[in-house]
Amino acid sequence: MSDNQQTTKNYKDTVFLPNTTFPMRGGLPQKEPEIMARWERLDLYKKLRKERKGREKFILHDGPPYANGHLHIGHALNKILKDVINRSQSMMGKDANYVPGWDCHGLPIEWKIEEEYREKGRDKDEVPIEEFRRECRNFAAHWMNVQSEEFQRLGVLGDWKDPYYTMKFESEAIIAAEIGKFLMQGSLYRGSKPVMWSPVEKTALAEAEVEYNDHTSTTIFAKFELIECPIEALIGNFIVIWTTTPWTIPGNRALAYGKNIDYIVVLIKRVTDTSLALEGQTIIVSELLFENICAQCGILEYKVKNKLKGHELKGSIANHPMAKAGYDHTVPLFDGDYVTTEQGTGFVHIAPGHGPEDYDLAHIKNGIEVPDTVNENGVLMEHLPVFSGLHVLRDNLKIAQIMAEHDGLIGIGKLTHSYPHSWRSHAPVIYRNTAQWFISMDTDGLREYALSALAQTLFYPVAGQRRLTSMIENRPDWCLSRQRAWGVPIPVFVEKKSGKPLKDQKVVDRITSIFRTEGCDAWFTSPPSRFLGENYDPDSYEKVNDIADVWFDSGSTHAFVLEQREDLHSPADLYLEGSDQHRGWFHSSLLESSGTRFKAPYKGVLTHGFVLDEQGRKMSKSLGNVIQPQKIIQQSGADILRLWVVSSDYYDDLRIGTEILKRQSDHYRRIRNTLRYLLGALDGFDNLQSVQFDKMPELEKWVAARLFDLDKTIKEKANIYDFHAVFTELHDFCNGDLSAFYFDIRKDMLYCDAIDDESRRAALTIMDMCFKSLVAWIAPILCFTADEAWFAYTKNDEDSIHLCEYQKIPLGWENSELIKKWSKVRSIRSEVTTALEKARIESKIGGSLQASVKLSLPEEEATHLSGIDLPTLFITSDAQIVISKNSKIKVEVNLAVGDKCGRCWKILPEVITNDGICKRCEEVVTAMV
RNA sequence: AGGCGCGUAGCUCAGUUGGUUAGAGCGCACGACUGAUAAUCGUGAGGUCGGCAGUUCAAAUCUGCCCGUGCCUACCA
Repeated sequence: MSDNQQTTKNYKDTVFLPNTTFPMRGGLPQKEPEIMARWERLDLYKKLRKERKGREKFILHDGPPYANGHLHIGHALNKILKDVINRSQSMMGKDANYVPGWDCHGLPIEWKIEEEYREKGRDKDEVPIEEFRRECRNFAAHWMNVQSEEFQRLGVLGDWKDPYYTMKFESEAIIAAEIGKFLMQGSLYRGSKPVMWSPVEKTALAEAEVEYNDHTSTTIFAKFELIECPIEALIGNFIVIWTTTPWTIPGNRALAYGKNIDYIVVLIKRVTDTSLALEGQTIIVSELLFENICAQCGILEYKVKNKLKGHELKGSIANHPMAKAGYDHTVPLFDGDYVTTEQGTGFVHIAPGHGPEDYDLAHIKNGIEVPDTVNENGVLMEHLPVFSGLHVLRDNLKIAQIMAEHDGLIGIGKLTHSYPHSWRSHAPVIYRNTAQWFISMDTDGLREYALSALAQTLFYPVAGQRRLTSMIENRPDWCLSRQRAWGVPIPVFVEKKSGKPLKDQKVVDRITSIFRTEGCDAWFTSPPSRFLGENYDPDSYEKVNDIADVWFDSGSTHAFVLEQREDLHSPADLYLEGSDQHRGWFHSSLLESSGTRFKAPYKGVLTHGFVLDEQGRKMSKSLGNVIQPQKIIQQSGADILRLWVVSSDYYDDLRIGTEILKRQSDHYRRIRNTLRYLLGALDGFDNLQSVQFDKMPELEKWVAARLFDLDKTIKEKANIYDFHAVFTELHDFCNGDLSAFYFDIRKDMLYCDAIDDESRRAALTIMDMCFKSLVAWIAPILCFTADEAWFAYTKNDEDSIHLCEYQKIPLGWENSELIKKWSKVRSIRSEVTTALEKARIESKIGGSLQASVKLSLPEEEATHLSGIDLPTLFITSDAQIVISKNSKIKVEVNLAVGDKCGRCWKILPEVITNDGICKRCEEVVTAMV
């Protein structure tokens, strides 16, 4: 026994074991920054540009993230996916130039600055606009830098030294010029629209600046006398509405009914002493709500005269409740599909200036003019009869009483309900009709252009096309203006006399060129005469002080990035963002480009889902399930995060959590160890001669055929951005084909055959190709690890795998017959391993080399094994075949006969008479001395 | 509430035009090896394919309803 051990030890030095500097464990959190530093030193991005110069370009245009905070996991997903795509396109030989960008203007940054002011006790309105804008600019610049670092730490390769951003002077100039195009072609127009308005701050508010608190409103039941109706008997009866905002009555221009709602026509017979309802009058209200109305309006006795469905009122016209007091316009009735019978009367009064739905139904759908009734202080305007000077928040009871005096009501009440308030002052807000600038969807055919552009765009996944299309089909005109400070101004002058915007390309050009050198601050700091030039009198023109919707900024990136940079082109090959951007960037970019260039700025659109936690819940601070990418990078490394991206179905929502990340680390180790084994085996291969393909053993040819197929599949999948499939293929190849099969079988040959034996060299030749192929295939995904492995292989500090392309696999390696054959071989092999396991459980054998197998199998199965060395295939010491008539394969396992070779550990009869070593090993060892 | 999606083993995913006992990898359990060793190899156990109903000789796959969930709108007189 001790003899044997000593012998074994002696032979160990004669075995060619794998040897490599590439460690088993990645230590990614430490290693990755080192690799980044090398990329930096090599100037990898520039070097790659030089390397790919003149090649076909692939342009994935970066959707700009908003520069106001650290990255979250969604950013990481987005940028990693972009990087994987860019790197894979580069590996396929294209010049995939990636220019990252940032969105800098807009409300959230304004808020932050305002917040800082509040902390210092300063009033925003007293700060000069240029100072305020300067602080916004500094804020955005700060976060751009932070995010840039964080993105680069993810391994994202791009032009980080010269990115684009919307607040760059040149960008601002071109954004203004783009607005100028809409102005010149006539689709930019001034209209009006109800927006959230705070009478206290005298300013428009964004949706996010509004909070909902309880508020007690005076409610009224107002009556509208029918003067025209398809059911003639109803003329002279009263439609009753209920509202919580009596101040909107002067702005009433229509009524809405629900076409399927059941209404009743009721004669009022007796009422309470205090009731405002009049005995003998006939009202029309919802049948369902009538009881409630009686209670609130003091109706004691009544008679139902008739019943009808809402649609029977189609085409009716009523008088305003204050018709006799000067409100003598007619009030048409429309079908409002949003009318419900949850509360009120089943009729809704429509004031197009004071609610989005009202605006939509009356103005958009039915062309009713929107009246101006409320000024910026929340006071009803001078031109209004009776109500002029009353305040919309304070005087509602007074308004109700006046209406009651004019016999316009049947009841007054009170209601406490959730109501929007200003985030800043906590005062109630109202919807107020405000002048706004719009881009028309239809006057210049914008909708048509956009829709036909969409039809020609490739979507990944295809569902995105329908989603965007239906949005474009249904959307109203683009409201371009914001009553804000931090953004690109709408660079328009309005002629005071005519109220029309000034359309002069020379003025637009002047504005653009000033913005280009000074930024668009100039709009706010320079006298109008500078822009107007000599042909226009500044006193006759009003300068528009609104800024543009920031979606217009980012929607114009194709104009100031893709078209401007020599190293890019438009349209981009791909836009890639989260699925929320159907409403956002995909949408605004499409409209901007369709309006000015009559085509989409992209050939393809890829959307990914949102990142959820391990249970599929959305991440939120309150749930405490937010996972920060920085933390994952610290603990596991960016390559693990990158692996997570490609092992998920990113078209759908993705989940992340501890178990999921643990699985990624498992997958990572498997791929890393495969590379490590290849590197170890290839140690010293550069001193050996490689072997011609046709001289290789069949098993090596099979590996070659697998490489060929894999190469084809990976390129196909990469071209349709299906990296989940790429990853699966790669993992299965490393796992199933190499580690569990090919490597396992070839260990004996690699370790024990003569170092320069032809078969051994053939194996190494193919393993060399495996390594070079694999490392390139994984490079777009595991960008750090691939480069680390590449360095361990080349020992060249000046090189990077990211400068390479995918290995060219010789056409002659394709062999589908061989693939088919070896799939059969492997299923027979699996029968053997199962039988070996059974013998192991019975303690017949331990390692498979202790076994000798005899398999009986039908002739046609046996033919698959012809020419294959069976003990090698099964990793046993002996194996024989017996042809049987039974269609089932039978495997008999016995102990191999002979002694164990001290070097190769096979059990062979020859070892007994050969001094503890087999003949092959003896020859090899002898030759070594 | 509406529009667009999603729901297959503990986890990540395959499942072509409906067609045998629903697949893979990981994890897990058990075992082997100790010459890929904080590795490697083998074997095995895991699923009423979200639920219910229907169409059909046959449904994870088609239809309807419901439940859960995500994105985008709308949350109102």
